[in-house]
Amino acid sequence: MTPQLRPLVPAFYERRALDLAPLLVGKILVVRTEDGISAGRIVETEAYEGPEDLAAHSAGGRRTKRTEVMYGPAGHAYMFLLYGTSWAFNIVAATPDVPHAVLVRAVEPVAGIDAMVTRRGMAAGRRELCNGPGKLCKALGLTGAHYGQSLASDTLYIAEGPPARLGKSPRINVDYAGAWAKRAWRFYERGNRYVSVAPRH
DNA sequence: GAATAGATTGTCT
DNA sequence: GACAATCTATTCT
Repeated sequence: MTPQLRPLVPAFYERRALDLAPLLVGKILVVRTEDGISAGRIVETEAYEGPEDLAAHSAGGRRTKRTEVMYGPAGHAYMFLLYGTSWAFNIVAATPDVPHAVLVRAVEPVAGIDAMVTRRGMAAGRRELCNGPGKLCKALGLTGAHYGQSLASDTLYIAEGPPARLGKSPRINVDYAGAWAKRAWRFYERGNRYVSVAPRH
């Protein structure tokens, strides 16, 4: 199963987050760092659609230094720090001035696993290697330095991958968003053991 | 396996 | 000064 490691065209990302999120499940995320190339197959995503979506950082049209990249063109990386310790990786969707983004919550290790294991400081073969937003960033070497970086770059891109059988559920840890938290805007590959939170189908 | 609490820092009010 | 789209170790059943 050698996937075609060719970046998706920029136009691929120019759709609303709710449409883009399910399409990204099954794709291959490739990151090149000084340690070499690491790649993971995306198995879990969430859609965030500001300004209406109260769970999004761009809720209510909030536009700050942190959310600025979401108001730009699609196909760029939106990185943010969680709880002081974890970075999260998002893909900007839609068109300029429409602050949509897709959060990548989990990937399945595909290549460069040695480098991932080193960065994570744990034994290989553990499903905990990158089954969460912060974990996959650490495993792939993604940090705030990647903020705003284009996915049409040779150090960071997403390529076509084997299709996935999709499931969906409400998003994780956005209880503060009221009715928006109940929407099934989280997408994952059914049966994949690298999905962060086991779906209760 | 499930539940709980502490960690730790950039960004915003 | 408070908070956050989380992670980890610890403490239970």
